[in-house]
Amino acid sequence: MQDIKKTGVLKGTFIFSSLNDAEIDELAGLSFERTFAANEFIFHEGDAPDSLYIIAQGQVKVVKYSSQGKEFIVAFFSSGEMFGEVAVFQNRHYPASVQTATETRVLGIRRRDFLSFLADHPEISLKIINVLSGRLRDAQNRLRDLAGERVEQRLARTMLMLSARIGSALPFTRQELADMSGTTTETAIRFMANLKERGVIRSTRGKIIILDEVKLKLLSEGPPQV
Amino acid sequence: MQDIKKTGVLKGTFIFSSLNDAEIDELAGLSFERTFAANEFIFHEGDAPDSLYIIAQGQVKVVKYSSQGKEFIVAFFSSGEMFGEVAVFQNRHYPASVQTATETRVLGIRRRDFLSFLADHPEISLKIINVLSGRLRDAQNRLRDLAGERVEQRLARTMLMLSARIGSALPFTRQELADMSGTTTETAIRFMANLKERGVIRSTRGKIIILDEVKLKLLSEGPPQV
DNA sequence: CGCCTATTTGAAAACCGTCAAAGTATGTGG
DNA sequence: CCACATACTTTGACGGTTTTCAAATAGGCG
Repeated sequence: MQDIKKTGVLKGTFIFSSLNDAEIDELAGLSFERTFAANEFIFHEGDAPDSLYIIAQGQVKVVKYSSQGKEFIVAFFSSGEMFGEVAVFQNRHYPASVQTATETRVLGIRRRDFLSFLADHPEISLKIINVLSGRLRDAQNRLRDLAGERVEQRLARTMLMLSARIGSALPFTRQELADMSGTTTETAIRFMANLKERGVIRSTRGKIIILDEVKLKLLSEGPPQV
Repeated sequence: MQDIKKTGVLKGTFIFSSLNDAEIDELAGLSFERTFAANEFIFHEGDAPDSLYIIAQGQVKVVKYSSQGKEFIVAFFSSGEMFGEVAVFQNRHYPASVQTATETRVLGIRRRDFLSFLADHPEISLKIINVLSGRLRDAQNRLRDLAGERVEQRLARTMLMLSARIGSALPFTRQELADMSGTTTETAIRFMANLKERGVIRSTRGKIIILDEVKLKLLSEGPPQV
């Protein structure tokens, strides 16, 4: 019964969707299941690279902390997405911590098991290269934003990036948005209040709904060139 | 004669060093050679993903521009390193521009040629996954720094990262250092003047030499916790 | 020697973070 | 069902870090 569920989860991922039933079964056999409550840590930055994980249900945030303890959200992942893979492939400690946002069920696959599976299924490598390429592209865009854009543009871009992935209803608090954009809660609030006045967004506690994506896009481009 | 050189270049890369002579020859046959003067662009952000490149000789910088035209240096690469691969694997436009820093000779491999070579040599995929993982790790560290650290720490960390890769003599101007750290030339100069006074670095025009890496590391950790 | 680029310095101001305090949803336990 | 705790949101004032602008100096290459 559990195995049936596992195979369904694996089939639903971008990376493994191309495998046939026998291969999915094999992979499911290698995996183990774990469940976490909301706000639990699945692993911490610096831990040994034991396993990589695939989200069966729920959401997690990937976080790093500055030298002063300020949190920065590197990424948000939900069902069907993989995390912890960078550490596994390089056999080095995890580069970030992963914390659940809601109650979350994950499939874990141990490092050695996954690497040997990968050796037998080279087409999966190409999928992984694709996923990593996309993440690198995102990371470089965010680097450029953090280095060169003002807070307003960064916040607008963060919201646009999120809405492109999960739709116009963003289930995030202002603090989370700030932690993704490299600013503070207060600054995020001030900016959001501004957007609300102008009818660009609507919001309730812990949720932001984008009403006018066009205006938001204009804002993300910066002030009209002088 | 040219082909001999090509094979030597390919053998000298992390990614292809494990191939045997016949395989190297095959790959060399697929590649083409191009030479650029200093400060020429090899491709621009947004160009179609024609080829990926390997540096035979010279150095390049990977740059992106903010909405206000400010330059941000995503990475520096030198002999034996690969660039343009993200676009090739995803078959999407290049995510950044690449400009030579010195006179540079590169080997290019066309997208289709490389993908078919990769299909026949799955072990290379694992190497590429390793390279991409490392770059992702770096990018995430820099994101955390840009989001959470002060300019002084960012500059110190940039210098430490560079010195770990290329040694304690850094062939960069203050402007380049600023463009890697997400700050301005003037701010970088002020900080460097400070470091010079304290004997942490020595510098001539366009070059910085780290004298006291321990002090620099302390600085990169931020002010002593109060 | 002259030009171009890199480095330097100073002053003013903008942006944004910090601190403090209060109001407002949401859920929990009694 | 209400009271309370908790977390999220809001607002204001202040100040510091960093950018911006301007102008001058100095190093290296042709």
